[in-house]
Amino acid sequence: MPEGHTLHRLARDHDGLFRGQVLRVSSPQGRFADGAARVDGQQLDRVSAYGKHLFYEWGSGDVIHVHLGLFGKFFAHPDPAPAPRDTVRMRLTGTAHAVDLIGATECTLTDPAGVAAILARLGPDPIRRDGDPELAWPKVQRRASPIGMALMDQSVIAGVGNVYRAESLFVHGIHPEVPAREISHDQWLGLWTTLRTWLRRGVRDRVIITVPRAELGRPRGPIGRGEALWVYKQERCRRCGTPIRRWDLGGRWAYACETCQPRP
DNA sequence: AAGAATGTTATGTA
DNA sequence: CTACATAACATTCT
Repeated sequence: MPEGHTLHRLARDHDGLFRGQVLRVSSPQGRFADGAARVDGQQLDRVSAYGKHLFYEWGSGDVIHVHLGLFGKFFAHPDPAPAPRDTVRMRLTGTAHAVDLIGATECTLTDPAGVAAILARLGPDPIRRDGDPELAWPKVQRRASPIGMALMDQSVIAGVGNVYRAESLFVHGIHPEVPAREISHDQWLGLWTTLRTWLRRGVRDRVIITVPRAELGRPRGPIGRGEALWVYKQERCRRCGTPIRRWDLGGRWAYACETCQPRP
C-alpha cells in the first residue's frame, strides 16, 4: 500500500497526535518488537519519516523503526479503543486516541546509531528539503539496468514505489526499460522535480493524483484511489488510447504506453 | 477461495 | 563487483 508520501503523512499525523505524551505501547500475544517493553510509558519525542521508513523516537533514547512493507497499515481508534485484534503489532495509546499497527514487515527497537545505519543505505528523498538529486545522479549514470529498476531502488532514490515509477516515467515520455545510464541529466532533474511535487502533494491529499483535474474532466469533488492515473493499472493510455502494456520488471508490474514512451 | 497488492531483503547463479 | 531470478515475510480484501 504505501509509497513515500504515506509514510510522511503518518509521521506528521502521529507526531501531532502523540508528541510529548506518555504512551502505552503494547500488543497482544507478545508479538511486538523485541525489547519494546522498554518504551512502554515513555514520552514520544518525535515521529519522522525518511523514504518509506518511520522512526518513533522516545524520551529514553530508544527508537522504534517501522517499515510497512507491501501491506502494513495503521488503524486509528477514538477513545475508548476496542480490544486490539490478534494481528496488531503495536498499539500507541495516547490521551484520547489509539493507533494500531498491522502487517508491517519491520517493527523493531533500535537507537540513533541504528537509525543512522538505515539512513546510510538510502538515497535522497525528494519529499525532504535536504533531498538532493545530485547525490543520486552518479548512481543513475553508472547503471546499465533499466531506469524503471533504478527508480524503485531505495538506495538510489528513497520513497518511490510502483505507482510513482509508472506515472513519472510516463509524463516524461521515458520507457521503463531505457538503461539508467542513458538518461540525460536534464531528464533526471525533470523526474526528480515531478516526483518531489507529486510526493509532497500526496502527503496533503492522502492519495496519488498524477492527472490534472482539467484533463480528467472533474473540476471538483473527491478523487479516489487510482482514479487519476495515466498508466498504472489502466486499460488504455489516457492520452492517446493505446492499450497499456504490463510486464514484470524486477519482480513488480511495470506499466507503459509504448506510443507515448517509445521502446529503447 | 485463490490471488493480488502503492515492498524489501537474503541468497543463489552466471 | 554487477546483474538477474527466486523465495521469504508481512495481512487484508475481493
